[in-house]
Amino acid sequence: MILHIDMDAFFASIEQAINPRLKGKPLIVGSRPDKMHTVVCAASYQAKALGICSGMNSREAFSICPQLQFVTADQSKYIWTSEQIHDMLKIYGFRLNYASIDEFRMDILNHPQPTALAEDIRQRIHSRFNITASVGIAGNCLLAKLASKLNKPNGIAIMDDSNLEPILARAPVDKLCGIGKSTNILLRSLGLETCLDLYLKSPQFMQRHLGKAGLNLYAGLHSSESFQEEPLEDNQPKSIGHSYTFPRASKNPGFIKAWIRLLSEMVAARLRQKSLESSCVALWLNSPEKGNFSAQKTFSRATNDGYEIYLKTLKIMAKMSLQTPKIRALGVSCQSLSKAEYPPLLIEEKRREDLIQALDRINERFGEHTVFPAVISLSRKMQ
DNA sequence: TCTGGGGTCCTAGGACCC
DNA sequence: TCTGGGGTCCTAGGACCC
Repeated sequence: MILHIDMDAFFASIEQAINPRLKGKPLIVGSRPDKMHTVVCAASYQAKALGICSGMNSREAFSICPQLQFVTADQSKYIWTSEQIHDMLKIYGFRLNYASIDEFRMDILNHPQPTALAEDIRQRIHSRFNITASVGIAGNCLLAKLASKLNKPNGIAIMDDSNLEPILARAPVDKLCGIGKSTNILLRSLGLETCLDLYLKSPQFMQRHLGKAGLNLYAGLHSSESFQEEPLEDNQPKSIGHSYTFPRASKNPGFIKAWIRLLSEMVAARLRQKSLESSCVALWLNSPEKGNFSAQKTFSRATNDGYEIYLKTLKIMAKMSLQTPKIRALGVSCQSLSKAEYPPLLIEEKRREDLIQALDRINERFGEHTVFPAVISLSRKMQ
């Protein structure tokens, strides 16, 4: 038996729990501080009742409800809460995993009273953090996750042999985790509309039409296997990146380069925070004419120096041979991450490292961007 | 449809090695 | 350039998730 625990409107609920003034009001959490040029990261249930949902752009949300409360997302707050919840759930002594920042799964083996256990968990989360959670209970992870959505918010749903097929028959295929827009279109073209339609198909059918993803879905629906527990500390990211969308497309090379430098420095600072370095740098661009395109390059030497990462992205950009250098959005991402453990060999490298460490300490103590490469200031002035 | 920003995993072709 | 076969790594793009 797997319990899937999913926080209700997580970011918005945390903001309401912290600030009583926001309690009971329609509220959205936006990814950027500019409240008219961002999208909804999370909407409180009072906002959802008006038809506002995450993913919607904020301008539209405000046109539905001009009195909407707005808060800028603060990831560190949500990560902290998430870790606290994780620690609290560990006390139950079952195998436990992070599914995402606001979802956890727990293997409760053959616990005699899963519903009572789920209720106890929900109450503890509520009394400690003043936010609500929904819990799904089923024979495997995929079904438990589906179940957690059935009685949202603030509810419990259990799926077992007695009700599995009727529940699946009522759930559209795209409710299933792993089925997005494209797969949904494909499945519907094959005449499959409900999760039950999919559930009754053979593994051969799934592989033929969906490849490996199909086999994974089949296994997810039918297996009763548990999951591997991954301790929080082992949770090393596979990539670290930052991106930015301009208010309008720009073809000013100085401006674009300044932004690439800024994003490179931001990525590098996060690598250093985690004592990581990267040997593969990727640059992603969006232009109105060409849409999304990206390129990446692997380098023999790993680094977490923002300037080096910046120079690498410039090399990548030079190779892209941009016909239309009008850029709407761009992103820098580092992959092939490894622990930074070798001290520099050369004196110049040692001095460079000392400099970077000194800058990191200043920015840590006096706030982000207290000192930064001068060229970055161009990213604010020019368009 | 895009709107923003943070990620993961998969695929298919190419380069390269023995 | 193709001849044969096996394997790894790299790369660009797509799908999906929160």
